[in-house]
Amino acid sequence: MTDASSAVTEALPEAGSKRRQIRPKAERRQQLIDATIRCIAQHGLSAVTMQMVTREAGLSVGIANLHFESKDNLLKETLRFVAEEYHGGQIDIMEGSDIPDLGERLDALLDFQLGRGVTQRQKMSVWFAYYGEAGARPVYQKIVSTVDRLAAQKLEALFTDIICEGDYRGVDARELATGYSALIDGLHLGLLVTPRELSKRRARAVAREFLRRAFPQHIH
Amino acid sequence: MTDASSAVTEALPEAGSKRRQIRPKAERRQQLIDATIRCIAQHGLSAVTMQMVTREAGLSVGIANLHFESKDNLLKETLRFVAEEYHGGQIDIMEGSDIPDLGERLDALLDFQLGRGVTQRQKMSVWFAYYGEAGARPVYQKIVSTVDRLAAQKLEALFTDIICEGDYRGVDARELATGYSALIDGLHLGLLVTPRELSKRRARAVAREFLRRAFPQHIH
DNA sequence: ACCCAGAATGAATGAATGTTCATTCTTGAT
DNA sequence: ATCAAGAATGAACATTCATTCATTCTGGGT
Repeated sequence: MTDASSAVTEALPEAGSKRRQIRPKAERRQQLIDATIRCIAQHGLSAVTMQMVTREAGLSVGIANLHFESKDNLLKETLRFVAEEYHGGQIDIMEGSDIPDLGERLDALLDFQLGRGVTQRQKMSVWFAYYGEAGARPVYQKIVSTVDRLAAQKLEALFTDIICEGDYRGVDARELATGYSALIDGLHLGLLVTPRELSKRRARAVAREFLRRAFPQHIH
Repeated sequence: MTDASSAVTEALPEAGSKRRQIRPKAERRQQLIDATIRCIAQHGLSAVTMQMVTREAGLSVGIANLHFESKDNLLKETLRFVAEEYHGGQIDIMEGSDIPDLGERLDALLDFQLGRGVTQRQKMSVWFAYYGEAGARPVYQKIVSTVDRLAAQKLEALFTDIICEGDYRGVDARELATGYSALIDGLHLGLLVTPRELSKRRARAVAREFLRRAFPQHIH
């Protein structure tokens, strides 16, 4: 009974409950990173403050410096999380043997890169907020470069397999992979900055057309 | 004589000369915008301060609020300048009748978009710094959208002409223009964030390959 | 039932920054 | 030579923000 009632009050952590909760370190870190992502997406990287982030997370201001040493570090770790999530998702699909057909695997990749709902848009905002600062902050460059390189290698390997399977001539896997990655990035930009001009549907059609032009036998 | 000597002391405005200079409004505005561009490229948009910009311009802090009402406005006008310069340059080439051959005009466009030296890199930094904030700032979206739309129309028109001239089949000018624009944006991103992975030479090769695949008769 | 390690809090602090404005200086007209 | 219009200056001000830390509170172990 007493357990049940306390469980009820704790079932709505965001609501009127002002009771202090003690949670493991890893959980709080993730909670703060998630709040940071939402804040960046909504207010922009340059407008994010510690008060804003901790309030969004439903915690006090001091806690951010308890789990991350500084604001700089929190932003760095947030970028690392987003970068690893995005590239990790791509890599899982590309090297995933659960999709044996290479054409279908390409389709799945495209779905992952240009699919999803609002969540994806939030991640996109974060992504480009950091890109914007990357020119002046080597730390950001390094984090992105590291995961980016691995994804690029996997993509090149996939393209190589497809070229081999389809016996395509005059096609350089490396060059094509660079082009496809750039195209996807550019489409993300378009979706973010000019959503009125570029719908998600059209973005997918454009990317698909790029692939179809290169691998006509694999993309229906 | 006296004119000449005074001209000498004024010939080095940045040097030891601490003499106060009065200049027309338009000139000071441009001077401040140029300084802002350099500051954003070097320190990142979120680190730019008014003191930094005015010091870079060799002027006092008060002058920024004299010619622009606020920091927000200075940043807005800087974005507008960069956007108009970049898109204006593209449009000049695309509708320029001084290059009658359509294939050569495409080449000139590509050269403009991926050519140039350090200056271009500075502009790129600024460009993406604003993109990063655009998700949260409708004002930026609007400025970019306006010039972007016009450039997109001109590109589509150019592609339509080329398709007609080359009698290419199964090619949609609008879709191709969207793809090409996105590809260029993505390559810019790559050059900015992972310059080690993507050289300017390779970026041009990738873009050229995209065009060659679509318009084989026009790109050598 | 009691205790204490350490998680969580938030008022206080000091540094940084955008903006103001009284004052100084320049230039062209008279 | 004198003057007024307004361009330019930068010290001062008010605000905002990251960070600190003394204090409070929690939950598992005994």
